[in-house]
Amino acid sequence: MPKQYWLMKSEPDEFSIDDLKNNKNQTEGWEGIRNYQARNFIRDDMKINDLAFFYHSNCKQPAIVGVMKIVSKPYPDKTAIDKKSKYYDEKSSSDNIRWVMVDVKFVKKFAQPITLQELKECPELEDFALVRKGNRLSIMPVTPLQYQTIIDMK
DNA sequence: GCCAACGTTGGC
DNA sequence: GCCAACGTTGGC
Repeated sequence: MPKQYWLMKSEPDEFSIDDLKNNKNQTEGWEGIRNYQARNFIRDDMKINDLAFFYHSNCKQPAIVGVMKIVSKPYPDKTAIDKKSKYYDEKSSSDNIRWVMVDVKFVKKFAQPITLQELKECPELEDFALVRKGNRLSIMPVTPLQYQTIIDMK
């Protein structure tokens, strides 16, 4: 199985690439995914050693800010049954957690972020889900060609 | 802060 | 199973 590529969104006010970089072991459990399409990507397709772009969303400068690596298999997201968590899901229970997560590890932070505007201006990326209008998917696949195109934009 | 786009919920 | 109402996402 060749390596796969992803893009994962996070609001930098909540969790930024610097937070990941400064974490113990530069690793974090990517919890709180509450969208079925995104969950299914994690559950069914994500593999250890896949690479993922770290995307800052809902902020002053939406942009791809770096790269991380998937370092665990999918496992149940226990914040779904933690009543104190903002990700608590009343329809999940300890024997039926509806949501999964993976651990990610920091790989690198770009010296210059690749902004959403730049991505939109790139003709090779017009089919990329991120730049399409109304896209709200928080985890999406990136093709090898798209990955290389984006890496080469720096 | 606004609002378009989208996902989810629930009555029927 | 339809679809209106509602909540959320996320760019601007």
